[in-house]
Parts: sequence; C-alpha cells; structure tokens
Amino acid sequence: MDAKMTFSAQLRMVVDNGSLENCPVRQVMQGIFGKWSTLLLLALAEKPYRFGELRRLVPDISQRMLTQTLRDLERDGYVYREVYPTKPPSVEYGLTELGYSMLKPLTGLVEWASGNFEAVKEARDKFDRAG
Amino acid sequence: MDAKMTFSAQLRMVVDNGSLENCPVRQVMQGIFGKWSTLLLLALAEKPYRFGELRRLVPDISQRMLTQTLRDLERDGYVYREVYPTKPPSVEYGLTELGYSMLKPLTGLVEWASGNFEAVKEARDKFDRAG
DNA sequence: CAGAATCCTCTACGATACTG
DNA sequence: CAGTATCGTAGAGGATTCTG
Repeated sequence: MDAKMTFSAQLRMVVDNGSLENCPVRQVMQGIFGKWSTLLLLALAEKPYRFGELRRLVPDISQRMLTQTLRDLERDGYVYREVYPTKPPSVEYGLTELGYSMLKPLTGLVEWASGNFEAVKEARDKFDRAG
Repeated sequence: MDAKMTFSAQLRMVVDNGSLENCPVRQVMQGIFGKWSTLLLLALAEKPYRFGELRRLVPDISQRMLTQTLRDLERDGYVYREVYPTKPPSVEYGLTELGYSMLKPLTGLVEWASGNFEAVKEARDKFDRAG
C-alpha cells in the first residue's frame, strides 16, 4: 500500500467498500481498539508470557476478558498460542511477525498519547468549564 | 516524552497510574478509538467541512452520533467548531493543531490496516476453519 | 441547516462459580 | 494452571421526532 496516499484516498478506503460493516480497514481497526487489546500487545511486545503472568501484569483485567482478548488477537494473527503438555498445563502467548509489524504504528499512537495527555486534559477541562 | 522508551516502560505508563480508570494514556486512546472518531478525523484532515457535508461524506453515520462524536473530538481539543450567523445557520468543523499532531500517528495505523487487512482476513479464516 | 430530546437495542465487559 | 459456563449490567450506538 502506498504510504503517500492522500487523506481523501485514505478516507475512501475506510468509507467505501460497500457498507461500513464490510469495510476491511474498519474491521482491522476494531480488532485493535478494544479495551484490553493494546495493553496486552504492549505486554507481549517485551517477551512471551504465560496466562497467569499476564493476569499479574494487568491486574484489573477479568479472567474472562483476558481469555477472550487473547483469543481475538490470536484469531487476527497478532498472537500465537503455544500449549506445553505439563501437569498442570502451561500456555505461552507471544507476538507473531504480523503482531510485531502492527505494533510499530500502534506504538506511535501510544507514544503520542503519553506525550500529549496533558494537552488533552487541559482541552477537556476548558471545554467543561465553558459549559 | 522520550520516543525511545522501552515497551515495558510504555506498558507501565498504561497499566500504572493507580486504577486503570484514571490512566491518562488510556483516556486519550479511548477518545480516538470510537466507532466514528477515526473516520471523522480523516475527513477533516483534508479540509474543514460543515455538518451536512460530513453527513454526506460518511453516509451511514446517524445524526445523533455525528453530533456527539464531533462534540467529543472538540472537547478533547482535536477539532474546532466555528458558527457562522447566517440564516439558516452554518457550522464549520476543522482540525486544530493538536488534531493534526495526533492524526500523524493515527494515520500510520490506518495505513498499516490498509496494507495488511488481507493478512488479517486470512488469519481469521484459518482460525475459524480450524474450529 | 444544524442540532436537541426521547426511546430502544445490542454487545462489550464484569462477577461468580465450576473443571480437566 | 488455564481455562469454560452462566448470568447480569452499563454504555455505545441507532431510529425517530421535534425545533430555533
């Protein structure tokens, strides 16, 4: 894909393709924008982790959402799942090549948010004060 | 913010800060990841538009969500809102400096999605076939 | 034209309990 | 240890109607 495409060309990529429900770009974005997806991808970017380790790394995720988000990330090809037949079983999760590839632009956004959240907060406060 | 921070440092930025509800980085990301936010930001990146023009550009957005999403983007400081006292009134929306600044990393993600949605689709199909 | 108000649906997410 | 299964809730989003 041409990295120099114009904004309007990008907009068309996202708006068109029939109905929005079927737009592939939107479908990909939806998979990344869940409440826990970014967090887990960042965690796995460091090194592979086991299920229980991820729970401890992200303390307020529920067990249900950890399972489900990992499944979704695995389904989209960002994360692999490796089961070791020990007793009790241990399962390792890690990023795939596609996952690392996607993480680069995602990290750009995280870094922007880290560097600019104060400006956003100020804008919010100002907007709320203006009533 | 140091652009060279490690992934674990980024993770801590997102995980820590007390409870996740209060994490400023997450709050910023949430504002960008809505169903319509990215679409509207891309549209406004080209040039300022009026309310009705945006409706036509993004046909399947409901009037309610267009209003609300524009309000949210304005509140976070990404979008300005300019009212012209004509009859009937016309309202122009456009990106602020902060909006353009944020759009750069966001565009990186959109371009990644545009270039890789087929790989994601293949991963999904393979996963679903495996049952 | 650019919205506000109202009502409704759907699903993402959480809490809890149970299992190979 | 690494999950399933079930139930319940809050909020995002949609459809419709009304207005300065």
